[in-house]
Amino acid sequence: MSCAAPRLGRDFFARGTVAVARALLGQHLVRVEPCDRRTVGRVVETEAYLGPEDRAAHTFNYRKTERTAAMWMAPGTAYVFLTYGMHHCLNVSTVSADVPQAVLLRALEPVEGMAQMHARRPKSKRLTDLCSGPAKLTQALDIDRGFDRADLTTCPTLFFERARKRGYPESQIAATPRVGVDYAGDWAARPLRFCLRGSPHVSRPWPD
DNA sequence: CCTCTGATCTTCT
DNA sequence: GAAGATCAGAGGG
Repeated sequence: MSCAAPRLGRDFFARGTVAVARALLGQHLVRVEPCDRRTVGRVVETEAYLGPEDRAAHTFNYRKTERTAAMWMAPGTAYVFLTYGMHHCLNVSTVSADVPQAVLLRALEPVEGMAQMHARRPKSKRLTDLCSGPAKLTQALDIDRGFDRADLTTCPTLFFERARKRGYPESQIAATPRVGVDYAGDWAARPLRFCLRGSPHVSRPWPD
Protein backbone atom coordinates (compact mmCIF):
# COMPACT_ATOMS: atom_id res chain seq x y z
CA MET A 1 0.00 0.00 0.00
CA SER A 2 1.16 3.48 -0.76
CA CYS A 3 0.92 6.22 1.77
CA ALA A 4 2.73 9.03 -0.02
CA ALA A 5 1.33 12.34 1.09
CA PRO A 6 -0.61 14.04 -1.70
CA ARG A 7 0.98 17.07 -3.22
CA LEU A 8 -0.67 20.44 -2.96
CA GLY A 9 -2.49 21.21 -6.20
CA ARG A 10 -3.83 24.18 -8.09
CA ASP A 11 -6.83 24.69 -5.82
CA PHE A 12 -4.62 25.12 -2.80
CA PHE A 13 -2.88 28.12 -4.34
CA ALA A 14 -5.87 29.56 -6.21
CA ARG A 15 -7.25 31.61 -3.33
CA GLY A 16 -6.41 34.69 -1.32
CA THR A 17 -2.69 35.19 -0.78
CA VAL A 18 -2.98 35.64 2.98
CA ALA A 19 -5.01 32.44 3.20
CA VAL A 20 -2.31 30.58 1.27
CA ALA A 21 0.46 32.07 3.42
CA ARG A 22 -1.31 30.80 6.55
CA ALA A 23 -2.29 27.45 5.08
CA LEU A 24 1.26 26.68 3.98
CA LEU A 25 2.41 26.65 7.61
CA GLY A 26 2.93 23.03 8.60
CA GLN A 27 3.03 21.72 5.03
CA HIS A 28 6.15 20.09 3.63
CA LEU A 29 8.39 21.52 0.93
CA VAL A 30 9.99 18.61 -0.91
CA ARG A 31 13.07 18.64 -3.11
CA VAL A 32 13.80 15.43 -5.01
CA GLU A 33 17.33 14.95 -6.28
CA PRO A 34 18.97 12.26 -8.41
CA CYS A 35 18.66 8.72 -7.02
CA ASP A 36 15.44 9.83 -5.31
CA ARG A 37 17.27 11.57 -2.52
CA ARG A 38 14.84 13.84 -0.76
CA THR A 39 15.39 16.95 1.28
CA VAL A 40 12.24 18.02 3.06
CA GLY A 41 11.32 20.87 5.34
CA ARG A 42 8.18 21.79 7.22
CA VAL A 43 7.09 25.35 6.49
CA VAL A 44 7.23 27.49 9.64
CA GLU A 45 7.41 31.05 8.27
CA THR A 46 5.88 32.78 5.24
CA GLU A 47 5.16 36.26 3.95
CA ALA A 48 2.38 37.52 1.67
CA TYR A 49 3.17 39.95 -1.15
CA LEU A 50 0.06 41.67 -2.43
CA GLY A 51 0.90 43.30 -5.75
CA PRO A 52 0.12 45.48 -7.58
CA GLU A 53 -0.99 47.67 -4.63
CA ASP A 54 1.70 46.45 -2.23
CA ARG A 55 4.67 48.76 -2.28
CA ALA A 56 6.94 45.99 -0.98
CA ALA A 57 6.05 43.62 -3.82
CA HIS A 58 8.25 43.34 -6.89
CA THR A 59 5.01 43.64 -8.86
CA PHE A 60 4.09 46.97 -7.28
CA ASN A 61 2.32 49.17 -9.78
CA TYR A 62 2.08 46.42 -12.40
CA ARG A 63 5.82 46.18 -12.80
CA LYS A 64 5.82 43.22 -15.17
CA THR A 65 9.31 42.37 -16.32
CA GLU A 66 11.30 39.37 -17.41
CA ARG A 67 12.22 38.84 -13.76
CA THR A 68 8.71 39.02 -12.28
CA ALA A 69 6.86 37.16 -15.05
CA ALA A 70 6.32 34.12 -12.84
CA MET A 71 4.01 36.12 -10.60
CA TRP A 72 1.63 36.46 -13.52
CA MET A 73 1.53 32.71 -14.12
CA ALA A 74 -0.83 30.01 -12.82
CA PRO A 75 -1.28 29.73 -9.05
CA GLY A 76 1.38 27.36 -7.74
CA THR A 77 4.14 28.69 -10.00
CA ALA A 78 7.57 29.23 -8.46
CA TYR A 79 9.01 32.73 -8.52
CA VAL A 80 12.72 32.52 -7.70
CA PHE A 81 14.81 35.67 -7.66
CA LEU A 82 18.37 36.62 -6.81
CA THR A 83 18.80 39.21 -4.11
CA TYR A 84 21.85 41.09 -2.91
CA GLY A 85 23.70 39.68 -5.87
CA MET A 86 24.12 36.27 -4.29
CA HIS A 87 21.07 34.84 -2.55
CA HIS A 88 18.03 33.07 -4.00
CA CYS A 89 14.53 33.43 -2.58
CA LEU A 90 11.59 31.13 -3.34
CA ASN A 91 7.99 32.31 -3.74
CA VAL A 92 4.81 30.59 -4.92
CA SER A 93 2.29 32.51 -6.99
CA THR A 94 -1.28 32.69 -5.76
CA VAL A 95 -4.86 33.71 -6.60
CA SER A 96 -4.92 33.65 -10.41
CA ALA A 97 -2.70 34.41 -13.38
CA ASP A 98 -3.94 37.98 -13.68
CA VAL A 99 -3.25 38.87 -10.03
CA PRO A 100 0.49 39.27 -9.42
CA GLN A 101 0.67 38.07 -5.82
CA ALA A 102 2.81 35.43 -4.13
CA VAL A 103 3.93 33.90 -0.87
CA LEU A 104 7.60 34.04 0.12
CA LEU A 105 8.97 30.97 1.92
CA ARG A 106 11.03 32.34 4.79
CA ALA A 107 11.87 29.37 7.01
CA LEU A 108 11.57 25.60 7.28
CA GLU A 109 12.04 23.06 10.00
CA PRO A 110 14.32 20.34 8.59
CA VAL A 111 12.42 17.04 8.33
CA GLU A 112 14.36 14.80 5.96
CA GLY A 113 17.81 14.86 4.36
CA MET A 114 19.51 16.88 7.08
CA ALA A 115 22.91 15.45 6.13
CA GLN A 116 22.47 16.70 2.58
CA MET A 117 21.36 20.09 3.84
CA HIS A 118 24.36 20.33 6.08
CA ALA A 119 26.66 19.37 3.22
CA ARG A 120 25.39 22.43 1.34
CA ARG A 121 25.53 24.69 4.39
CA PRO A 122 28.67 23.47 6.20
CA LYS A 123 28.81 26.62 8.29
CA SER A 124 25.56 25.74 10.04
CA LYS A 125 26.35 24.87 13.62
CA ARG A 126 22.89 24.00 14.80
CA LEU A 127 19.86 22.36 13.32
CA THR A 128 18.13 25.72 13.58
CA ASP A 129 20.73 27.32 11.27
CA LEU A 130 19.91 25.03 8.35
CA CYS A 131 16.72 26.57 6.95
CA SER A 132 15.93 29.57 9.17
CA GLY A 133 15.89 32.23 6.48
CA PRO A 134 14.67 32.68 2.90
CA ALA A 135 18.12 32.24 1.38
CA LYS A 136 19.20 29.57 3.83
CA LEU A 137 16.38 27.29 2.81
CA THR A 138 17.13 27.69 -0.89
CA GLN A 139 20.75 26.76 -0.19
CA ALA A 140 19.76 23.78 1.95
CA LEU A 141 17.35 22.45 -0.68
CA ASP A 142 19.50 23.50 -3.66
CA ILE A 143 16.90 25.79 -5.21
CA ASP A 144 18.05 28.39 -7.71
CA ARG A 145 16.68 30.28 -10.69
CA GLY A 146 16.47 27.06 -12.63
CA PHE A 147 13.15 26.68 -10.80
CA ASP A 148 11.84 30.12 -11.69
CA ARG A 149 8.48 29.66 -13.44
CA ALA A 150 8.32 25.96 -12.56
CA ASP A 151 4.80 24.69 -11.92
CA LEU A 152 5.06 23.31 -8.39
CA THR A 153 1.80 21.39 -8.80
CA THR A 154 3.47 19.15 -11.41
CA CYS A 155 7.24 19.64 -11.09
CA PRO A 156 8.85 16.26 -10.27
CA THR A 157 11.77 17.73 -8.33
CA LEU A 158 10.17 20.49 -6.26
CA PHE A 159 6.70 20.53 -4.74
CA PHE A 160 4.64 20.74 -1.58
CA GLU A 161 3.19 17.75 0.25
CA ARG A 162 0.15 17.94 2.44
CA ALA A 163 1.46 17.11 5.90
CA ARG A 164 -1.58 18.37 7.74
CA LYS A 165 -5.21 18.28 6.83
CA ARG A 166 -6.40 21.57 8.25
CA GLY A 167 -4.58 24.83 8.68
CA TYR A 168 -3.38 25.88 12.11
CA PRO A 169 -5.82 27.81 14.27
CA GLU A 170 -5.26 31.52 14.47
CA SER A 171 -3.96 31.20 18.04
CA GLN A 172 -1.02 29.12 16.82
CA ILE A 173 0.11 31.65 14.22
CA ALA A 174 2.01 34.86 14.94
CA ALA A 175 1.43 37.66 12.43
CA THR A 176 4.06 40.43 12.28
CA PRO A 177 5.33 43.02 9.82
CA ARG A 178 7.46 41.62 7.02
CA VAL A 179 11.23 41.58 7.20
CA GLY A 180 13.44 43.96 5.24
CA VAL A 181 10.77 46.08 3.60
CA ASP A 182 11.17 49.35 5.49
CA TYR A 183 11.09 51.19 2.18
CA ALA A 184 7.46 50.21 1.61
CA GLY A 185 5.69 53.10 3.36
CA ASP A 186 2.40 52.15 5.03
CA TRP A 187 2.75 48.63 3.70
CA ALA A 188 5.87 48.06 5.80
CA ALA A 189 3.84 47.88 9.01
CA ARG A 190 1.16 45.50 7.80
CA PRO A 191 1.11 42.11 9.53
CA LEU A 192 1.82 39.99 6.46
CA ARG A 193 4.50 37.73 7.91
CA PHE A 194 3.22 34.51 9.44
CA CYS A 195 5.13 32.27 11.84
CA LEU A 196 4.29 29.05 13.56
CA ARG A 197 4.22 30.10 17.19
CA GLY A 198 6.97 28.57 19.26
CA SER A 199 9.04 27.24 16.38
CA PRO A 200 12.78 27.64 16.98
CA HIS A 201 13.32 27.48 13.21
CA VAL A 202 11.91 30.88 12.27
CA SER A 203 14.29 33.45 10.76
CA ARG A 204 13.94 35.69 13.77
CA PRO A 205 11.79 35.88 16.88
CA TRP A 206 8.76 38.13 17.12
CA PRO A 207 7.65 40.50 19.86
CA ASP A 208 5.16 39.11 22.39
C1' DC B 1 22.74 38.95 23.25
C1' DC B 2 23.43 42.77 20.20
C1' DT B 3 24.89 45.98 16.29
C1' DC B 4 27.76 46.71 12.40
C1' DT B 5 29.92 45.53 8.01
C1' DG B 6 31.52 43.33 3.73
C1' DA B 7 30.36 40.29 0.05
C1' DT B 8 28.44 40.33 -4.77
C1' DC B 9 25.77 41.10 -9.20
C1' DT B 10 21.20 41.39 -11.47
C1' DT B 11 17.66 44.52 -12.36
C1' DC B 12 15.73 48.70 -13.32
C1' DT B 13 16.54 53.95 -13.43
C1' DG C 1 24.70 54.07 -11.38
C1' DA C 2 22.12 52.60 -7.26
C1' DA C 3 19.70 49.62 -4.63
C1' DG C 4 18.35 45.54 -2.79
C1' DA C 5 12.17 40.41 0.17
C1' DT C 6 20.25 38.30 2.92
C1' DC C 7 23.93 35.96 5.42
C1' DA C 8 28.04 35.27 8.23
C1' DG C 9 31.53 36.93 10.92
C1' DA C 10 33.60 40.31 14.02
C1' DG C 11 33.58 42.91 17.99
C1' DG C 12 31.47 44.83 22.15
C1' DG C 13 28.30 44.38 26.44
